Amino acid sequence: MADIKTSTLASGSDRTMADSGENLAEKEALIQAIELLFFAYRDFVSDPDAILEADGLGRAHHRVVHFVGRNPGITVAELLGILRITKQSLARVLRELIEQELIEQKTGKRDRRQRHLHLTEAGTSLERRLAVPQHARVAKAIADAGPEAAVAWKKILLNLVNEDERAAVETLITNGEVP
Amino acid sequence: MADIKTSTLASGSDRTMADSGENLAEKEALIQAIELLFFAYRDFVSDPDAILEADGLGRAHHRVVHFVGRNPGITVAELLGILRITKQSLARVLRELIEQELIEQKTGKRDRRQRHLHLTEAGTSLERRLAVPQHARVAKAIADAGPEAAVAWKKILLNLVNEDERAAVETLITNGEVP
DNA sequence: TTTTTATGTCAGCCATGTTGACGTATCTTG
DNA sequence: CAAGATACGTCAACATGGCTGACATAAAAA
Repeated sequence: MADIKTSTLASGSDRTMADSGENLAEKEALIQAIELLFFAYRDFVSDPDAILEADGLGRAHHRVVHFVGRNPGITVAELLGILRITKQSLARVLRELIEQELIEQKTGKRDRRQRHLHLTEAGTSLERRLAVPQHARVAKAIADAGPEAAVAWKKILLNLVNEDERAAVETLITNGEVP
Repeated sequence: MADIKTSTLASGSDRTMADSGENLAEKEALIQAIELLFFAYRDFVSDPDAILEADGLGRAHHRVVHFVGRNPGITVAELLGILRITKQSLARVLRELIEQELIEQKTGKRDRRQRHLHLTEAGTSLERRLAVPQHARVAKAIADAGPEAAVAWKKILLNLVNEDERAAVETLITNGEVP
């Protein structure tokens, strides 16, 4: 009899009760995963944040410098698509970066309305300085978790992205064209 | 001669040159992981954000409601330790939540200076509404990546946390006392 | 009794997001 | 070619959620 009860609980069939023990444990694990994501993300951005503060810049500038560095010649519209902020928000950040000669704009040859963005030398150097500690943190986190872990980790991260945007994110990060 | 050069590059030994092919591939993988974390986190918070907006609340309120719900009776000082914001920032958010009767304070019995925070019924209901889509997203992301993936995922996330705080984070998320 | 601690509060500043309106150059299309 | 659509920029006003500094109160601890 005890066997029947146990196997019923474990099998997951015939679940009319509010919560089985299994469900509770799953939910608990889920909450832990969510809280971990919160704490991990916080520390993940903390290294660049500290560097940026010394330069009088913010997280927003980091994001722009990162994606421009990674996609040289990206247009303003494409960058807006990645960052998902309004052009007015981007304009402010971009203006500061251009004033400080960290980013430069080149008028498009095929379409002269477009502005293609590039890092200057100083911009490249800033990008590197921001990347170093962040890369170190992530590389160590992955390495310490074992080599197979990286694959699973990426799979879950991609699954967290809205389903209809996963393909675009994938081509973007693999450095295909900006979708 | 060509062989010597190639094997030197591939073996990773004697690395006086700037970058080997292996290093480049690793770095590329690292950047992808970092960008994925950015996109994943953005969508991860988007569901609650949409709900909160309708209630005239923000992300900051969500965090408070979450951690109070998860740690009933938590004190203000403990909550500050988790959120890592100033008491003035927390006070503003907390005041609104108390005014809207989503959170209530109870004076400590052992130490009457302390305020122990609890969700009201309305607060609990809000917490659930915010949690539902977020739980669904994460649960599906993990499930679709295979059952072993969850372990790797948590391991890496914990490794991303500052080393000297990992123990505290672990006891916190496993619902031991608030460290 | 004095000092420290837990909490609250006022006032002002900053970074980064938002909406709405408008302007200009350039490409595209009827 | 003229008209409309597109890419980008800009001004103004506002919201959110951080921050610092200063000060207040009640209660615990020394």
